[in-house]
Amino acid sequence: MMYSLTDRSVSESPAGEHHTLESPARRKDIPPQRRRQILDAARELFAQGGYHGVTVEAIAERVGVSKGNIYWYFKSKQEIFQLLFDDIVEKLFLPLAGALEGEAPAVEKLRALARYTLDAAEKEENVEALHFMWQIGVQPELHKLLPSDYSHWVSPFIEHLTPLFEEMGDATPEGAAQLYLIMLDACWFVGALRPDFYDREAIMAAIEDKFLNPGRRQDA
Amino acid sequence: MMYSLTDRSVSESPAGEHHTLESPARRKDIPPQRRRQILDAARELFAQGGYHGVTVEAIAERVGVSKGNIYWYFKSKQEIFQLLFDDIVEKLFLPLAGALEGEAPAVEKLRALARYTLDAAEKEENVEALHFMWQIGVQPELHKLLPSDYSHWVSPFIEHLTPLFEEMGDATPEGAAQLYLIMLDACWFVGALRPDFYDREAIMAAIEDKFLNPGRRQDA
Amino acid sequence: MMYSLTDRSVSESPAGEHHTLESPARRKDIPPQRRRQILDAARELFAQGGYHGVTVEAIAERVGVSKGNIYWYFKSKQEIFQLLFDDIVEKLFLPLAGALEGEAPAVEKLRALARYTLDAAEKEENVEALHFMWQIGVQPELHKLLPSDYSHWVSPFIEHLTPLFEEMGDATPEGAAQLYLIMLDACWFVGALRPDFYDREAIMAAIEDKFLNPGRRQDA
Amino acid sequence: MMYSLTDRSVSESPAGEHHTLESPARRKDIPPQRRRQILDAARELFAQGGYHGVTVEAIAERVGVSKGNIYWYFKSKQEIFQLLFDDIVEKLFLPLAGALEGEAPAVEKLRALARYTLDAAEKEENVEALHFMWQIGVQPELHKLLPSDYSHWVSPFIEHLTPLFEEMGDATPEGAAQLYLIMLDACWFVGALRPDFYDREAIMAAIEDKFLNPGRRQDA
DNA sequence: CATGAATGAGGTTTCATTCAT
DNA sequence: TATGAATGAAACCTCATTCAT
Repeated sequence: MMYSLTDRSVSESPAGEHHTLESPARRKDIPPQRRRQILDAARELFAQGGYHGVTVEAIAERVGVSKGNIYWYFKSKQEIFQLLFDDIVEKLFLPLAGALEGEAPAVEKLRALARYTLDAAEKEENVEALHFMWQIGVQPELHKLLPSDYSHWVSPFIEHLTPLFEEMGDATPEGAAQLYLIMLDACWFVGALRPDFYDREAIMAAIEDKFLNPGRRQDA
Repeated sequence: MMYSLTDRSVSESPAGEHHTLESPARRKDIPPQRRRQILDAARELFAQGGYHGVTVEAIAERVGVSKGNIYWYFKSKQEIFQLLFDDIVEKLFLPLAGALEGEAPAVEKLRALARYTLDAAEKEENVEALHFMWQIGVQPELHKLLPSDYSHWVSPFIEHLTPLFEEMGDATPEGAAQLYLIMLDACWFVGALRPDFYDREAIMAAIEDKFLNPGRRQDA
Repeated sequence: MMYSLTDRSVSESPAGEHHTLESPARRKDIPPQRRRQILDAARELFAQGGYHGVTVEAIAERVGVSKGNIYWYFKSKQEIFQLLFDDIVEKLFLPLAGALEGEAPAVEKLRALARYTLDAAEKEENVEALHFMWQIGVQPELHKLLPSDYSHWVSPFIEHLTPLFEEMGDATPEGAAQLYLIMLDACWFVGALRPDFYDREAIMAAIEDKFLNPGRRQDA
Repeated sequence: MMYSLTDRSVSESPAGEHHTLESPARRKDIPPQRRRQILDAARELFAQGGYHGVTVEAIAERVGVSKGNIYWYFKSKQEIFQLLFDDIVEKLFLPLAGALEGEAPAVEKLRALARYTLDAAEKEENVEALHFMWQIGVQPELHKLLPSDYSHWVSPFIEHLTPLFEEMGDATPEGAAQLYLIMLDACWFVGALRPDFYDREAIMAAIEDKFLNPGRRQDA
């Protein structure tokens, strides 16, 4: 079975109802600006310290409100965490999946995927988000806190990539697909955590040379 | 400046004395069996839940001893964490660095590095260790708990790899070095966290094809 | 060197910042009522059981609040102890020192000192405070917990008293000064700990007769 | 009612049986040298840190034995404390009481009492013992741990002293008696805790001058 | 006698959460 | 909305005591 990559089914969580970022359950809606501030602060802190390493007090302090106030906007620390997760999936993962759809030739799709990934890794605003996601990827215990199945979001990609490498005449299409994904994944990681030895141009060139240069075999 | 990769300077920690795994402060040594049990249980749990997600009580329970007994063998939760870190660095990172030393040709060294990495990723016993290390990589806050500087162990590799790709006549040696490292790093990650879509042979074949096949350029 | 007896330098503690009784770090100020209750309860208990003999739980119980709530008002058990110490020094020791200043004749100063001391020993509210201070005087280990040097508060007195006895023409001024101080000290002790055999009038009469009766020598 | 000062009824404690210092219950008896070492170490430590401020581990460490071994010689920390109390009462308080018995004139008895007290305050070996006793005097909570009633040992003195001052023709015999006792008490305190401003000769001279010089009135 | 090991109660402190105002 | 205050569970750690060897 092959999942659609852009099918948005996060919200039908088995863990029960949880709200979108912008429309709280208990409130009218117009000035939920404070809501955003809290979520932003929480993302920053979670990215650095992990779920258990961050206290509600710390989030409140960073926003500049009282601890109690947090609970007017969100019903628990866990809910904040879930909302952030969903938000990031939507903003970061879904567009990425979009790069693979459409009618472009395989090499273009793969190139677009790489470009999108490397671009995202560099944007200041994404660094925290990526950090955040790695926390979750790395701590299976946290999956219990999440509204949707984490692996649900990663698995499908591999199935989409293999045919593309086949189409390109790659000698080892399945391995290439895995490696490609792993590599892009890791580029995010490295871009986020160790920007000092992350050189976008050099890496993109290497990717072009090693994965996206269909000519090299023809030259032989 | 280029660090030696096998220089074992972890123990000269700025955080002060901490003991090696086998010669604790309070124990003579003959049956350090219980000690091992505790460390093993702790590694398992830390790998799943992260430092803050694991309680000393949980560790004790898994070993089947009382909470207080843990403190007979270790002076704090943090000490356990540090000892595990050092142990893993020694058992996993140092041998990896060893693969790059000696007089073999560049391609052999790079192949050895990849083989060692992929092998390690598969060994059941390493999975937890890798999990554990990613926790730390991903939570900068935890670095404060560690006896030695975390980045100290990762940075030097990049400097060692570039000349090897140059020696191989690679078109983009620096980018290749970065990519190679990132990719192997990520193989560990994927092997540990998502063994379901980790196919060692396919990946190794792709690596051979894309990074270690010097012939393709000569053919052109 | 002779310290000024009323120089208030307690707060410039080497142990770092700690707040006065009335202006804590976390509290605005209006109803510091609970704060006072806690401090009062703590003083009572410390006076009976000593620092290590009293648990935070016990303090909370006596006030009728939860253990956790104590930590909303104070950051640690030790801080409570320090604040009590400072408070008592200010309320009990400093006024005592004040009795020795000014231009009155020696005999008046000494009499005032004795009166103040005996009065203080009788006031119900001071009993605990004196108890409290003796705990500290008697347990050198506790000095480490204190914000200022304990002996700093006692030593200077002796130097102030000797000249007064000289001025009175006492036959053994230095011994008298020591004895006088020791005696008053002990009056506090006895008044606090063994009120059953503490007779203020009898003692004051004896003090007048033995220390403050300059006429007896002139009669000779 | 007037207690006899030398009546040795400590051991008939209401708290139940407890053994003398030299003859343990569970052991033959010959080499209870280790017992002494433990008691000595305990006294030293208790004198500094109070009952609750000292751990059995600390006592064991100072003696150089294992914690468990302490429990071969004594059945509990409390028992050690009790034994030390009894020992000190016997060695320090009882001889003091002895000074008041016999047929000597009042002034000689009072002088002997003062001499004994001041001597005891100076002997190195008594400093800890006095420290120890003050701990107890100052922490009413500890009285519960003791085998006999603490006040039992102090109260009788006052009744013995008043007649002596009467016999001397003192103007305020009861006050004098109280003050005398208080003062000597405090001399111990000061001698033990603040030896720096304790000058035995000066104090003894002042005592002679103020309390024991019956001639001054005759001079008048 | 002596020790290393183990236990469990209890100590200090933290923290998610609630609630009155 | 927002806060200060309060709670109670649970976290880390200590320590008196026991026990097998």
